[in-house]
Order: sequence, then structure tokens, then C-alpha cells
Amino acid sequence: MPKDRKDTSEQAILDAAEEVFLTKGFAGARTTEIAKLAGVYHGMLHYYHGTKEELFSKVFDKKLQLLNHAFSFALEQNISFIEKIKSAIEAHFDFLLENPKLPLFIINEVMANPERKIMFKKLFAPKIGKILTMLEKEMKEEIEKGTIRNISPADLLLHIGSVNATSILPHIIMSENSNHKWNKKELAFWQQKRAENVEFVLRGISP
Amino acid sequence: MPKDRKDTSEQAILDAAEEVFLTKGFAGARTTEIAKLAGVYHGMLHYYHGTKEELFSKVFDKKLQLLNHAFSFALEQNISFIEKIKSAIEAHFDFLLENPKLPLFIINEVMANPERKIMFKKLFAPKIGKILTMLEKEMKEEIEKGTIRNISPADLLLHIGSVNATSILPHIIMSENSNHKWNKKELAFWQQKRAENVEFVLRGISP
DNA sequence: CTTTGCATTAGCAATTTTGTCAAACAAATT
DNA sequence: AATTTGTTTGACAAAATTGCTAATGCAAAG
Repeated sequence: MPKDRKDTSEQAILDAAEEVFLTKGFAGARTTEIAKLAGVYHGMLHYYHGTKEELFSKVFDKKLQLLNHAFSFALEQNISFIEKIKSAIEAHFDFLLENPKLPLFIINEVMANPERKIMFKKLFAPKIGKILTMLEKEMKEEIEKGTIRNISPADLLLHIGSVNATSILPHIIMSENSNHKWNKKELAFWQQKRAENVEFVLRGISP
Repeated sequence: MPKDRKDTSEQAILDAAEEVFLTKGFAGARTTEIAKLAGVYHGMLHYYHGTKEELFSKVFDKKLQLLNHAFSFALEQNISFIEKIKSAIEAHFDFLLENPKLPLFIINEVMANPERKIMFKKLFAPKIGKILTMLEKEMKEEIEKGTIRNISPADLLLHIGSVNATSILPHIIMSENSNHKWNKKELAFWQQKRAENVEFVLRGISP
């Protein structure tokens, strides 16, 4: 069995599909472009991965899993609430920096396709529910103690997500080359942004 | 000249195009769907508006103008800085509630098309530049006075935009019917959200 | 060294989507 | 009423995109 040949083609197509789908979305992606990027004849694409829809699903499911795991916050350490929030913000920020295209990709594709919307709900509704009830309890105590102001867990979570996601957005939108690794100077810039976001959110929930 | 016939068809197509392009984007939109929604034979679409690309441009340009005008903040009233920020947040929030699909639409289409990216930059870079230098001066004073903490105008603006845009996002993503007017209960909900956002941002920049 | 099984090639078929056009039509003007 | 002007119809052409397949190649197993 010529195993390595298959591996390289099948995987190359998957990698190319990920690249193209994440930047252009399902509707904007062309299977020919994916094949070309993978360096294979476009027949191979269907041979290994069936229809465009099926290929897309493989990419989408993978990204949904990634997002799902990323949601397993480091909120279970034995540190103060404020410290927990801080580390959650930082972890989330770092995740976004590693996966800058993910949020828009998921949002767009979920909005575009009712089935995926259902899928998305099923996967995240319970997860978010759990996090919220967990936070609910803990935040009630903190509010009584006076360490934070009166704010709902949902609002807090949304604020964190929004501030982090949007601070990276301008650079995704405006950058020419889609996949480049940050150099030292840029990393320092992002460190600063991250610190600012922590600062902003913590003050935002201060009593 | 049979003016009313033309007016209704030409405009109906434009309206339908707006609806479809804003929900599905350029790549996901179908000219046949637009024509159908407008209630005309699809030949009419090309007769009045040329190619799909040209029709799209009409919609896109209109929305860009809308966004541009919305950027003319109410930051020139003779009130305290904090009050200005508050009213800016509220105005921005209200604008988003009126045009919930606009941000994602612009972001996606600007990212997808290099020419539109250039167009976008040209239109907004100077505008934002002006706002920033204006804020720069004013905020410096406020920071010295001790009414707000040390934060850059760019960060503040981004925070406002992010918190507002993202608080509406979940409802856009999850809603089934795309264009519905808010009922009384929902309006109260949004009022609350808006107040929370004001609270969050103002505390976030507090000294 | 032949067979077997999968991978690859290259072209073609099917479908979808966009764009065009000539003919029919309707209203206003002369 | 005839002409003019612009609109609508309905079909069709062209292009783009996806999906299929028969022939070919290649490497491992028997």
C-alpha cells in the first residue's frame, strides 16, 4: 500500500481547504483553488473528500472542536476571582492571536447555514450554561464581598470576548498577507494590547 | 416616459439586493434570488444595474456612506468629557441596533476584496485620524486632571466599538428571521444592555 | 514477475450562475 | 392613430464551477 503518497495528498488538500475556507468562507471558496494550493489535480479533492460540502464540514468541525476546547477556561485554578478573570482574559487573547480568523469564520458560516447554526447551539449552549452557573455562584459572593460591582456573568463573559476579539480585528482586516508569524516588535505590541484589555475589563467590573 | 414602472422595478431590485447582499455577502448572493425577491424577471436586474459586481457596488457604497456619516460623532457638544463619551457610546449603540448587519458585512467584504480594502482605508483613515488627534488633546487634559486613567484614544475608541458591536452580535447570529422590529420587551432589554456598556466603558477608563 | 489495490491523470459531463438579446409591450408624445 | 421611448418578457448563450470516470501509473504482496 503506497501509504505516504495518500497521506501527503489527502492532508495537503485538507490543509489547503482550511486556508481557503477560513479566508474566503464556504460560498467564496473554489474547489479548484483549493486543489491548486494543495498542488494536486482537482479530481483528487473529490476522490478523497467527496463534495465541497463534505470537505468543508471536515474543516468546520475541526475548528468547532478547537473553539470548544478553548472554551475550557482556566477558571478552575485555586486563585482569587480577579486573578482568575485576568488569566482567562490572557488565555483567550493568546488563543485569538494563534487563531485570528476563527471567530469571523465561525460567525459567518453559522449565520449562513441553519444546520450549522443548530450544530453550534447544541455544542455550546450547554457548555456556556455550565460556565455561567458556575460564575453566577462565585460572582454573587464577590459582589457581596465588594470586590466587584454588580454585573451578570453573561455580560462579563461577553465583554471579555468582545474586547479581545476586536482588538485583533483591525490587523486581520488590514493585513495583506494572511498567515504571517509575529516578529519581536509586533509581539511586544500585542503584549501591550493584552495588558490594556486586562486593565480595561478589571476596571470595568470594579466596584 | 413611463416613470413609475421604472422606479418601482429599479428600486425594488436595489432593495432586494441590499437585503440579500447584507445577509449572504457578495459570494453567497445569487442574482436570481435578488430578482425573485424583487419580484421581477432577472433580466431586469442586468438591464438596470449591469453586472452583479456593479449592483453590489451600489449597495456597498451606500452602506459605506452610512457608516461614514455615523462616524461623525456627537463629540462636539459643550459637555464634560465623560458625558461626551457616554453619549458617543449610546449613539453608536443605537446606530448598531438600527443597522445590525452592517459591521460584519463591511468587514467581510473589505477582507474579501483588495480594491474595497483600499477604498475603505482611503475613506476612513483620515476621518479616524482627525478624531484621534482631537481626542488626544482632550484626553491628555483629562488624564492630567485625573478624571480618567492613562489610556490611548485609539484603545478607547476600539473598546467602545467592540463592546457595542459584540453585545448585539449573539442576537444577530442566533435570530431566525433577519429583519424584525423590536417589541417593547426587547427594547427594554437593549436599553439595559446599552446602560451596561456605558457603565463598563466608563469604569474601564476610570482613574 | 504478476497480480492486486489504491493513487493519479486528464479530460469530460452536469450543474449552477451570470449575462445578453430580440421580440412583445405599454405609455406618453406628436 | 402612429411614432417614439423606454420597459418587460422569456428564452437562450456563455461562463464558471462542481463532480465524475475511464485510462494509466506505481508500489507492495503474493
